[in-house]
Amino acid sequence: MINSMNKKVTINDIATIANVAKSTVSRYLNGGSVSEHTRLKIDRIVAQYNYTPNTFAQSLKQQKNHTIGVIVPRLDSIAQSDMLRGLDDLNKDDTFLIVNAYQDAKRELAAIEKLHSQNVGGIILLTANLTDEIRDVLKASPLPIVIQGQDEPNFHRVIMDDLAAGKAVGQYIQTLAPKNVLLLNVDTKIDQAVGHDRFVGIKAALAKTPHQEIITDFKLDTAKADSYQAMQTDDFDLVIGATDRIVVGAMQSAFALKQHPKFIGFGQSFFSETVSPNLTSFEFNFYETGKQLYRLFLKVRDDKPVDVQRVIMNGHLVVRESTE
Amino acid sequence: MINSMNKKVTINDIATIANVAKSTVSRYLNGGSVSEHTRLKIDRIVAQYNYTPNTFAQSLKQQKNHTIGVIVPRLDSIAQSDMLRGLDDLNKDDTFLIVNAYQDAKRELAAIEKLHSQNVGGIILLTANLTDEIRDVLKASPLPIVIQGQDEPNFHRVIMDDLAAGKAVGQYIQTLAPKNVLLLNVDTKIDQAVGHDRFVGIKAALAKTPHQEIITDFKLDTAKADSYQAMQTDDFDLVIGATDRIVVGAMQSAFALKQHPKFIGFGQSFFSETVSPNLTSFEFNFYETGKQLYRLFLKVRDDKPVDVQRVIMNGHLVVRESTE
DNA sequence: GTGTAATAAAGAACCGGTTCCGTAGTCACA
DNA sequence: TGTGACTACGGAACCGGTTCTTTATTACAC
Repeated sequence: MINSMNKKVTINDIATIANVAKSTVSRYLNGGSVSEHTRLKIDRIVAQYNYTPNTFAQSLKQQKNHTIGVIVPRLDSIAQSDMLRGLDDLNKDDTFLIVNAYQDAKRELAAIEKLHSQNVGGIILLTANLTDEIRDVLKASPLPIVIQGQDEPNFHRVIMDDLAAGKAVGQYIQTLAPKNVLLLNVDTKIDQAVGHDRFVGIKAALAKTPHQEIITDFKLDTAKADSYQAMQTDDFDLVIGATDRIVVGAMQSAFALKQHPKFIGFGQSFFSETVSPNLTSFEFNFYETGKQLYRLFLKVRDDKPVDVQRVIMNGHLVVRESTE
Repeated sequence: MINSMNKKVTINDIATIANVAKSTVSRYLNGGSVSEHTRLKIDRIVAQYNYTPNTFAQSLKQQKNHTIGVIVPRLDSIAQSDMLRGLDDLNKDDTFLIVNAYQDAKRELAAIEKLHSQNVGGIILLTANLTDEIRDVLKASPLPIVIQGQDEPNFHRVIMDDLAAGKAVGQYIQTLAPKNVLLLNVDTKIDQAVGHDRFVGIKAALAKTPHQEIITDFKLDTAKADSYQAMQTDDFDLVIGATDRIVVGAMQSAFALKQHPKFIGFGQSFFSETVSPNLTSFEFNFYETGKQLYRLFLKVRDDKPVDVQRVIMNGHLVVRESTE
């Protein structure tokens, strides 16, 4: 419940009313030695006035705080929101300060600096790529930091096993025995894990199969335009995209051209089931990834491990209508 | 830039190094009267040590703070993330503490109470429905509060003009001259604005047209199952859903049954363009809504208006493939 | 009955800022 | 030269907590 008074009641008020020193109230709050009698008395008064300690004063005195800055590349993505839910569900005492970087390195850098000036107690960075500048700033930071999204040496991190994912997709491709494959990839400079790692196993599997690779980006419209061009000049019976979103763009191009290849994507279970045909996709468990991120963060913050921590998450291929 | 030292430098350190009183440094920081000479001196030292004031100490002393709690019903929605972007883009001095309520009234209530105990400077509540308990807590709060999503009397709010939206859709329906219409609605107890207001104009337009209304919920799977049942027993040439998500569920049922009615939805431009056929939908500008929310919040916080503020946002119908 | 330890509580210092108050110095004007 | 206004700045108090030190009280053992 919330006090309806306009002025916040402080520890001093409680102490005065209870006729004790404020240090006694503080001990009461933090489990120090307090007699049964005063404990009950303070109990009553605290309940009556709905007293809650001022977190600013606490953080100021204790020189630490329980606000963790979480920088996400975007919010309108199931992957991200699942990770955030994982964080939430494991959380007890911390507060997450979520900052959207809008997939922009400049904003990401600004966010990191702002979080520092806001005296957060640590940072969890979900990111697609780290610029040198960001790397430097993170290295200089005294805060506990964990990252997700890229396999950055020297940083505590949780990563997806994109190599294994590509391998699994590669194996599955062979059961489909395609004649001509279109690969829709992204620039490795934009995202190394996605652009390179995911495609290693796929390209290995396609060694003896005709295929064409084009570099597009993460946006639906770009993927649509780029794939349209490729499909106009060539016929494909299988399209593999670096993300589900990219594949959805390609689907629209294909249908516009009255073509009906098979499709395979990577990523968010969300898209997979809203498009028709439902999309065959290699899926990662981002919810569990969020939990692992939080566990790793706590370990880094509380145990201060000497060597760099690295947690690997894996996923599995879900076959749906688009490859039937 | 961030200081690489492990200990934070304080205003006292700066004052000592600069050989002035800390009150002088404070005045320097806040634009009080400081001579050119000392200004330059402190400038140099602040830059050298990367000093940033401790926000906890500031908030403690100033008895106010620039953290605004934002409670959202869900994060994996374009509407929500667009609103958040609107908030972000207008923001200068504030920090948004985003809390996900996971469309659960209990968590929403808990979030409101937690934000209070964290001493936020105000609350922006995006919500689908207010329980009596939440209403009471909000009324008792001394904080500036604005809400979005429901037309709640007695609260400062930004709302969507769902009545006008339904009217516009109603007019459009008549140009389609449908024979049998399926309406997929939600319980007005779950969402009054969506469940009732959006359908007033639609039902008026269908006064002389055969139609069936079923109550489903906001989830894709539920909508899919509910619409499947209806479509099995009856043939529809137009399906109107309370949200785009609901319509996507219905699309999947229709295609599974080899039916190809026209579809109209409400809401997020996201879905509309990822599904095929692209969805005709009444769209609201959530980005602009976010901006209006923030403006309204500032007005409420800073000007403390006596009478309840109410801002109405409107949108427009976007015709796409699904009604061609 | 006295010495000692344990417990309960008070009091003061401190965290890092902002702000109020007082004062010294400068300048202008009568 | 004296008065008033203004600027620059130092010192102290304060915000609301936590924590360390000190003191009072009680209990227990010898």
